[in-house]
Amino acid sequence: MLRVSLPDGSVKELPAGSSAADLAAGIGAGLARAAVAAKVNGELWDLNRPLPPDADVAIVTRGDDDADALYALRHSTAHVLATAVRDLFPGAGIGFGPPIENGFYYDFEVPEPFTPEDLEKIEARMAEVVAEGYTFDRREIDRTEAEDLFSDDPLKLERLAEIPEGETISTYTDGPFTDLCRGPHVASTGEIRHFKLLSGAGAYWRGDETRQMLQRIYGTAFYDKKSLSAYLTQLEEAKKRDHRKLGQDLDLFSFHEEFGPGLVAWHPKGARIQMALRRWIEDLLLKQGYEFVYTPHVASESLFRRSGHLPAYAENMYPSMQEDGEGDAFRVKPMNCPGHTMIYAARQRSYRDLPLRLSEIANVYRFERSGTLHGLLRVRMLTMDDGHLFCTPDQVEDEIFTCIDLIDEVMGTLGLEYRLDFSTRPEKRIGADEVWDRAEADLRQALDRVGRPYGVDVGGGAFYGPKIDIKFKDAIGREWQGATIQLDFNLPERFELEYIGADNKPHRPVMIHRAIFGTLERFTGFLIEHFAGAFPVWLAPEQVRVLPITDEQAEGAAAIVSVLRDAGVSAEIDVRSDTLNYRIRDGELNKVPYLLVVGGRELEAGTVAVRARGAEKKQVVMPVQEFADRIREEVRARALVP
RNA sequence: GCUGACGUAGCUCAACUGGAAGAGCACCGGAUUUGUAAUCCGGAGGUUGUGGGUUCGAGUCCCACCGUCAGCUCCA
Repeated sequence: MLRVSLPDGSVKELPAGSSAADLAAGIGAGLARAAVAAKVNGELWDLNRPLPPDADVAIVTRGDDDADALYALRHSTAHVLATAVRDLFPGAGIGFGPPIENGFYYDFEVPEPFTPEDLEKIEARMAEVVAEGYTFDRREIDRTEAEDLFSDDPLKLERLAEIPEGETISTYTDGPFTDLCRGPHVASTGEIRHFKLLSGAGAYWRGDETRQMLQRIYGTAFYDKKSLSAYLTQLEEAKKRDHRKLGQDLDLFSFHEEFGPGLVAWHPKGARIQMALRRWIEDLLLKQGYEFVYTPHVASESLFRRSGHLPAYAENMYPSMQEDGEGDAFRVKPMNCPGHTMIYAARQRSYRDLPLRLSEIANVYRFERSGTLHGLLRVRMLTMDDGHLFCTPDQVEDEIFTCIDLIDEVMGTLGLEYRLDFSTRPEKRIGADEVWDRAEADLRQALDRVGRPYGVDVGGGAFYGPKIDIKFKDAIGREWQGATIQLDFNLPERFELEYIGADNKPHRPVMIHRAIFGTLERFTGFLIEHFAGAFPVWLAPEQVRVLPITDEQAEGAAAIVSVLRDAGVSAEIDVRSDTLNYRIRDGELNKVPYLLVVGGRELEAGTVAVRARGAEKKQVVMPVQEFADRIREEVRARALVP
């Protein structure tokens, strides 16, 4: 007999060798039908795998809102994909095929990349495998048997060799295909009804760019047809929000071969958004006691040698510039930190001066690898809302809290949720391990005091120190990387920064590097996609457009524009001889927050007919001054309207 | 940087197997003066990403380069 504890606290006894499927059947026929897997002592198990003698067991039921159920389904779908590929491309090498956030992928070693037609054929073959309803059969085997089984699969053998001695080696078979796999899987391929292959692309074996490239196929799967179509619709929605497309349509920015890749030209409307963001963050920083500085865009290489950027960061820096026979070569700055240490070191500092908070909203240039560039999200000239906090070791925690406060303020205003990631020392770094030990411990301690849950990104730190990364969620649930807080004991050391303590002796300050938006480029790209181009009025480049109904109201409309501009509102007039309908449509398509329709009635009464974006015919008529006051207040409060 | 796909007017896209570069929108001109999501007529606009090559003939085929896109790697 074996005893299992159920989530409701009850205990059930079952004959030895019983599986979770048996358990579910014992509880009820409905549960048995809905069951797809089981959580056994917190681990996801196959439904039909014999249970251990004493275990906490929860039945995982079919459903697209259950991460475990989806995990098993997608993992199984990946196997079905491999089954189909092996069938259609008999010599294909088999890499990894895990479930991922919104689906799954599988990597194959094939001589030619898969074409879109191949994907169609594979998907059709998968449908046949599904129709066969093969069961997923788990087997636990020993190493020699496994080596024998996968003797023709070098990638699997490599993986096999990494499984530690003593750990269970299991395989799963669905019809003609057997894979080295930990599981779990759904009971049979028949469980997989709603799936789709999405794309194919190259991917390095083990994610290592020195290894061979495999061909990866991405796909997704759901239990419910509606979930699948909702997901596909969401992909379409994401495409519609693409900031590169909206940036073009809304005339915000452009890229040009003449500039080179990754270099943005901000058009007037895009520049207005930049201004709004810049003024906002500058106000917040001033309130927090920051001081603003400016440092040169190019600097002698000796500066970057001393900071450690050369060579630790050299591959991301533009090449050196040297004038014939003229001393040291120069570099364009990829970061502001070395420059800010100069300002710190320009005079003797007292502990009374600390914390010293310096900020520079500055353009820096990074030579990003061409394949990584992506619209505004990855560029080669970036505008950081950069800041460096110089403080005593005792002040580190408080200073990190000031950064978190800023982030809360910014995220709160935008109505965004965020989460934190703790990133530890990377392989390529400067400084002794003991220094890193301390920096990581200190940062972690501060993070624990913040009291929010956080993830850990091992090896994700900056080359000079560990960091906290802020990931926020947009309107359609995607995560973005923006703010970052980095703790640095290395640069103060390298630049021999000091302050005189209360003991009248020199001490080394600690440096915190931080950015709240991250970069204005990426943050703007994020905002465009988050708002789908329909910016709240305080961010909108054109806040109001006044539409006189006929030429007769043109003068009166122009006067209204003047009133609004005097109130600090960015207002335009549309006096084109097109119909009112045409101009309203144009205003809506340009996502102008407020369209003011002005006809004879309004001019006579001193009012405007306010058509708020998206409100269609629910417009209100109000006196010009009232509208001006209202919009001014909305802008002041950075309200998320209209 | 790597693998693959792609590059035709400002934008979105046509142009059968190589056989006279086209449409809609945007833009310009004219008419129209409009009450809540596209008024009508006309016009201009392209050395088909760049440079080579094959061919009687190249947007179409081949090569190189540039750029874009997807993914990998990297990252604000």
